Amino acid sequence: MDVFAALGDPTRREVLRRVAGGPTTATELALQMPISRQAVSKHLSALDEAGLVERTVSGREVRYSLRAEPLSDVVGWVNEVGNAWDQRLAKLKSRLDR
Amino acid sequence: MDVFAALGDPTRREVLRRVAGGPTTATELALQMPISRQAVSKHLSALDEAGLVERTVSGREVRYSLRAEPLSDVVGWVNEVGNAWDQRLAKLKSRLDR
DNA sequence: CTCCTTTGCAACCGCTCAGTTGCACTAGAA
DNA sequence: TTCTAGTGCAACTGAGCGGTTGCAAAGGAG
Repeated sequence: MDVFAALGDPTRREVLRRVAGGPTTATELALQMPISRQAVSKHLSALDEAGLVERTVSGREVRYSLRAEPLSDVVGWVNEVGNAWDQRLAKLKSRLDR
Repeated sequence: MDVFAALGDPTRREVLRRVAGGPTTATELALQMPISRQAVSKHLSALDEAGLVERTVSGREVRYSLRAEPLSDVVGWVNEVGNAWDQRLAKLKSRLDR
């Protein structure tokens, strides 16, 4: 699953937000949220696949922490599209000025 | 459909990217892409619902143009999560320095 | 008016996805 | 070793989504 798709689900964004508050486990997150541990685990797997989260096995528990790098890809894409649009507006404006 | 979900689908991102290159219609886009006009139209409806696109009826054709404002929400959310993480790292670092 | 083009609406199909439940496995505690 | 807590795996369900097809409606061109 790519980064955009991973951020597409609201619950998954909430999970990522909580992970950003500090490394946690699926069980801990499930206690704070109205879904089962398995559901949280699936979301964490998706986030892991997207590279947004890092697994750290510590004994019998798995701790997840944020990996912020892929988020810059999102900002990059948004800027790309936004800039294309702005440049188009600028061109249109200069044409109108002539 | 919210902005994140709207950007979740690759085809829809491609549609938005092309719209950013200049206002177009569903029919024009369908000619450049390997999907039907109806599929493009559905994507444009989703983008419209997310506020990412503006409908302009001109006679019997409907022209879509980019609305970049909601994109700032995306960047805002990403920064929010990223900053929370960075601050946590900074706190951790200062604690280690002490 | 007549024909063609562009669009919208609705039904349908296939697939993916979010979520739950049940079970097996493993590592730490007593 | 025995019990318990934390995960993972697999199957299942329901719903939503991407995409197609068919048809009706409405505006422009002749």
